[in-house]
Amino acid sequence: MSDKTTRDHIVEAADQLFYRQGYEHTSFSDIADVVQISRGNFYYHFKSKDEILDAVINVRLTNTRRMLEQWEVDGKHPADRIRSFIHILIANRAKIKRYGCPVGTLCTELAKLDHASHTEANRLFTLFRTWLRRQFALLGRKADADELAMHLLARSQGVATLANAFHDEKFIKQEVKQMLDWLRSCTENAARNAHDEHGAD
Amino acid sequence: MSDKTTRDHIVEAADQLFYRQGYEHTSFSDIADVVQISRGNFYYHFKSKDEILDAVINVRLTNTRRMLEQWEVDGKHPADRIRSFIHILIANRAKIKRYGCPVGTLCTELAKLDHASHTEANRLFTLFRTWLRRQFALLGRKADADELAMHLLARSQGVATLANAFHDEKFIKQEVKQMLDWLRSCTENAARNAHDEHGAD
DNA sequence: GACGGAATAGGATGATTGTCCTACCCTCTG
DNA sequence: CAGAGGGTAGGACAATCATCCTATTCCGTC
Repeated sequence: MSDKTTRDHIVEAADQLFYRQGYEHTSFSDIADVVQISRGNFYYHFKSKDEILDAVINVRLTNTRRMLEQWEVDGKHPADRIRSFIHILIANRAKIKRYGCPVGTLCTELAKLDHASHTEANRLFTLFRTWLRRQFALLGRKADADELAMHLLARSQGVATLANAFHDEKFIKQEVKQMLDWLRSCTENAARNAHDEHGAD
Repeated sequence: MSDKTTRDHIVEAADQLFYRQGYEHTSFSDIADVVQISRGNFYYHFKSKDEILDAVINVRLTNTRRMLEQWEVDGKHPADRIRSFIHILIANRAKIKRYGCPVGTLCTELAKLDHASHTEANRLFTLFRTWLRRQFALLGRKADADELAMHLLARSQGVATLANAFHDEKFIKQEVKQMLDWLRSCTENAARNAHDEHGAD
């Protein structure tokens, strides 16, 4: 806690501000105000604003990776793990309502800015995508695992975008319920498919 | 065509640039370069950059309204009209891949900027929402018409966001197919519900 | 052809931006 | 106590931004 370096504080503050205000709209002064540091002194820790962005993306990548790994420890059944993913929408619903999805909004902004780190930011999406794909494959949906992963990812993005636009938390809960139903039907299909395959052999 | 005023040209160029680069990242110089007009001369036509944004939003609102009305003329059956909506994703897939959804990305950006016109931009979403709600109601799904409208809107948003992030047009087609299947199941449910209600009376 | 107002050009302005520079202040080590 | 070096403060810098101002051009009317 107290052994956090100034660099860590900068990254942490930037992370929050990039999420709430967007990357471009966040200035060094904004970050300086939060960290209580001189504006010109950033350059002892970072060579440029872009480098702060890269640090923020890396922190998010690390945290996300850790979270996904933890879910694989916690949930024995892949369906439980996927439910953990869906549940992010519920857990973060207040922030999503105010600022949207941290991953989606960042990637969208960087795409519009044609920013060099756009590729790096997209790795956050890829992280979720490959993880979900693995879970669906374990669920017995090996053939269309990636399709299902992308589908779920897209629905989460859509829910976040609209919850943010309409300032509506209830919509999140409503859609989450449907996503859980959909997941259930996925596992049923998987079970039936597995059974059919077995019977055909 | 040729009777377009300078003002129209400014709005048109701003519309394109706001979509491709985002509102904040688009400067007066950018627009001036496209319209071939002096930078300082904008203020004869608009009081501020915000006023250009409002003009752009109003143009989009008008065009969208016109499009939706046209669909109600073209498609006699509400399901056909909803299919027209879904088909936007196909028709605009190249642009969506590059720049995302014009409505979603603008609303997301203005939300982060805490911009005054955020409310105005959201009316674009509301336009689609109420139109879709009406179509679903006509389809016999009066009770959950708004829920279905929001669901379809969210899925479209998610598709656009991911297609943009992953630069993937095929994903759009893939999801559109699923959305059409989903729509079909909606009408079947509606028919069954109507039948049940009738039978219960 | 002269006038007037609409439309435009292009530079000035002040604020803000990311970036850089240099002087300072701690806190160790010898 | 002297020196060194990591860390910091705060101003200077050029660039860019939205905005404003004024001189000029265009065009229709008398």
